[in-house]
Amino acid sequence: MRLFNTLGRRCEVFRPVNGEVVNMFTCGPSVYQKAHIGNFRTFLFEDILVRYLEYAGYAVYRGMNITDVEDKAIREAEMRRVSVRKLADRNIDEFLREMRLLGMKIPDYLPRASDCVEIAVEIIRLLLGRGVAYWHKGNVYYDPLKHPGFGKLYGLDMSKWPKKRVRFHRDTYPGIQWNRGDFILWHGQREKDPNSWNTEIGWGRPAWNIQDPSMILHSFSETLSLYCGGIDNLYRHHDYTLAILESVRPYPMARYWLHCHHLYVNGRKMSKSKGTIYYTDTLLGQGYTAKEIRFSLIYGHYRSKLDYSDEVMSSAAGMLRDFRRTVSLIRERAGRRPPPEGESARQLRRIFEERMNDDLDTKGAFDGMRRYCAGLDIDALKAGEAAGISRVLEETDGVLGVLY
RNA sequence: GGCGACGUACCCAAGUGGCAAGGGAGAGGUCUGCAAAACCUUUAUUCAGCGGUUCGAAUCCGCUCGUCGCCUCCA
Repeated sequence: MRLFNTLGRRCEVFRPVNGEVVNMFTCGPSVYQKAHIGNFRTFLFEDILVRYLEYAGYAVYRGMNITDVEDKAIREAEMRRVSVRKLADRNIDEFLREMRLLGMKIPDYLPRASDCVEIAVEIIRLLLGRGVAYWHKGNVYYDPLKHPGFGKLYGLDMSKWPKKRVRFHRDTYPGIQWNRGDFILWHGQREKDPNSWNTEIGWGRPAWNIQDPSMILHSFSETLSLYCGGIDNLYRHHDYTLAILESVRPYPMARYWLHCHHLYVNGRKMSKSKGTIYYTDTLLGQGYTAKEIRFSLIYGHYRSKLDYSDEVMSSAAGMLRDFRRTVSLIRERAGRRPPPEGESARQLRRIFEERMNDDLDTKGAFDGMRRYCAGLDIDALKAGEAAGISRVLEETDGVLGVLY
């Protein structure tokens, strides 16, 4: 199995860090608002990855962070006149419901940033102790120049880093694509501020970029085999996360970094202000099934942008319906005998695995299998042969999750 | 303006050096026949344009044009 590793920018054969279990961590949702189908595209890509690893015989342990405390959540909660905790609770419930609806496995470890504040504080103390981080006006900042190799994921040229101290103190940063300067780790706050914790380093809350390290540190004590997330987080967030974690642990944070590209709508990026945000509800309301929605979001390579439109959706749904019809004809033909895998079944499996092993080409896998099945003379199939094909379809659909 | 991605039929899209997958829509047909569904057939001498490399290019190189993205928040 080959995967495109953002760290190094090339396809590499996947070899997990240990032989027992593939430990992976995926960048989870910010739960200040409802997740849209673009968010779900990324989570679906990760779901396919988990399922395919399991199909290939690996045991997988997946963690996914939930960002529940940050500037945006605080603002949103104020606007809605609810507590940040309550706002997050509601959105998390809804998020998990939709994950299940779209046939996604729920990650094994689903920490909330607000539950890992103690660990964040511990990391900050370590960083302060090592001189990588420092106090400034009640906040704690991280100095990338103190960390050799900073920016290796994105490929930053650190010789262009400003010599003069520049600090970025918001959770998300204004400016050019890369903020060249020190980033915030800890927002010092007034005593008893509602979104503040009383900790060993005083009252405050952890900044966005230290949340993932704290949640990872909580339950993983070795290099992660895989780290995944949306492409947008490659530019700052993931290099920050990596630098923090590698400043406190003597081994690499993750071996393979995978980034999923974005979903567009009608050739444009989804935009709240233009009203082009689509939710699963939007599509369910148009009469599409959850399987059809899942399918339309995985039908495209994860490293390419995927364009959504009404036309694409209806055409994808039609294609899926068509294949499902073929699949049920094959199943009818099969009867109930559980046979050994025949030549045609083996060939179908080969098509699936060959495409999936090539950097998770779900679209190619689906197309290949659909074409192969469409080329079968189903009426001429022996019951045993049909049963073998049917079994492969069921097993591979344990990964794709759109047929049954 | 800086950086980046992309441009394949009416639409979506695979293909990354050796005869241009597939789907949707359209057209024609079969079966029904009030319709629908289903099935079959058909739709790019050509890959944005122009040059170059090569026995051979949609695929590699250069330029031009066009679209989109990031540099605001974002999976």
